[in-house]
Amino acid sequence: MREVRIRDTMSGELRSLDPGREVGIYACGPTVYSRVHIGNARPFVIFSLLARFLKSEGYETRLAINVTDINDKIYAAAAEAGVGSATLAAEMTAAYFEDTGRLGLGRPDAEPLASETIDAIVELIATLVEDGHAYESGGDVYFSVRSFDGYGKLSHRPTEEMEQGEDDSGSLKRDRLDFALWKGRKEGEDSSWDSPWGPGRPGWHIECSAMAEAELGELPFAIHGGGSDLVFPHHENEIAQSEAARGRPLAKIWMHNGMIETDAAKMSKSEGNIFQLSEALDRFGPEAVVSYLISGHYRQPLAFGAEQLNEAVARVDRLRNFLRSRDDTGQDLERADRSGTGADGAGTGLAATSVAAGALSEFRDALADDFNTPRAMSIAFDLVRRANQEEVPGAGAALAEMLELVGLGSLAAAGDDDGPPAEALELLGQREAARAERDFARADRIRDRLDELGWEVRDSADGASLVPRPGR
RNA sequence: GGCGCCUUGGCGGAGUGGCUACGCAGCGGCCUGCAAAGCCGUUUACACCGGUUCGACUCCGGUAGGCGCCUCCA
Repeated sequence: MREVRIRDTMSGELRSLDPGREVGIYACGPTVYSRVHIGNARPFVIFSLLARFLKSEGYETRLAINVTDINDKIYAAAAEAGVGSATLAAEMTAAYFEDTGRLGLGRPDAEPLASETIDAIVELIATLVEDGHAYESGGDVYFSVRSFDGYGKLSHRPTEEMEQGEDDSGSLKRDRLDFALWKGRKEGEDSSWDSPWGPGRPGWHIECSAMAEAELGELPFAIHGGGSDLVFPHHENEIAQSEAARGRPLAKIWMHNGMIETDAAKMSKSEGNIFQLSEALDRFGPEAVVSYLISGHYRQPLAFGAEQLNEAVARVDRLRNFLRSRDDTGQDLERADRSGTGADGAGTGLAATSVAAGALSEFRDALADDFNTPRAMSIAFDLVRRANQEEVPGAGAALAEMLELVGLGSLAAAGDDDGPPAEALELLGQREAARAERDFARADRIRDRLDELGWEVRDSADGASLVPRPGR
């Protein structure tokens, strides 16, 4: 088990995970008022892979990524579309599950919905009201920001400078800093839940506080994450609510991913410069999308464009080509190492063994160091180049294990898909015959025919073979 | 205006006080019947100006430019 360190937004420092305790991770998922875009996929991928890595290191890990399915935007979008808000939310939630599912990373351990956490939300608000941290006003309930000393400690901004603009009905608030915990039902809203303050619905921030403790248990849990655009006010407000109510910190580490940018501007629905996840998956495939999303450090902004996705496709092809050339990808590394030992005389095996194992170890070290996926991938590519230069026992097994850790394990499983059909194999045999007769014109015609069928011919010292043509 | 972050070779993108990141693209070569795959080489990368240092792309200060949040946003 490695020591895993993560940069904490609140302190700005690297913080180590406690190996003795369960690592609870809560990451803010999307508000489901439209189909998710590439930017929404980034935290899903980062936190899914982080949880996967931690589990592989032996940390007992539980990842919760919520769905916010009650929100002003949902009411607005539903009204515009002429459908019920619950219907729209359910549709978009299903689409979110489908789109992120296609990434091939599995599901988080928990994916709570705000609409299914109402009881816990009401209980949490009631506690805040009882303790004097919140007050009812005209059917709404507001959090009293000045009742909480630590306000602003996450986003590092002085309270005097801020304003909560989310609710512009202003008059109901005692202080402009206050924000809504509960919103009384308003004209035109087609859903509401009962509460001690009358029918209404949760405000934007409270659902995360409630879902996080419901899923991860006693506070503080290890990591709270999400996009950097949530630092203020969303996460600041979560901290205020949870810590005021429970008297304990909400999370030990605050971990934020940078924004995806197009033309150096953040991709966002309001900017209109979005690229939907489903379209990216359609055009470039899940491996390329994942490869793209881990190509930069999670904390930094990441440039987006067709060129970047095409590069990701090329990277993935390189890895796949390499794995196809290996016959040890299905083995575990130790066995692959042993089989390499003594392949050509004693002595050389041991040193060679340490190359693959060493690379895997360095790969894991990079992930343990603030989840540095680009550095990890550079180690993977180093191994690929080296093993293409010379015999490196266990390289295929080591690379397969690396890729599995970052959600690209399917590249090593390529052998599982259907091989070339009989027709293609027949053509390949004909081409070999033509080449033997040095009738290269005919051989090339057959190669073109195979290309049309979607198969690429690769000649090697061991004879010709077929691989699926890229982009097929 | 406030808070925070950033500026690396054609592009994307890591990192370090002194040693080739890595990937993609281009060019040249090797291999190949020709390709593909792969390998090698390649255009002296670190915004600018000062400072600290034996030595800075890496630390400090300033200048210029950019981004994020401060309103819904992953």
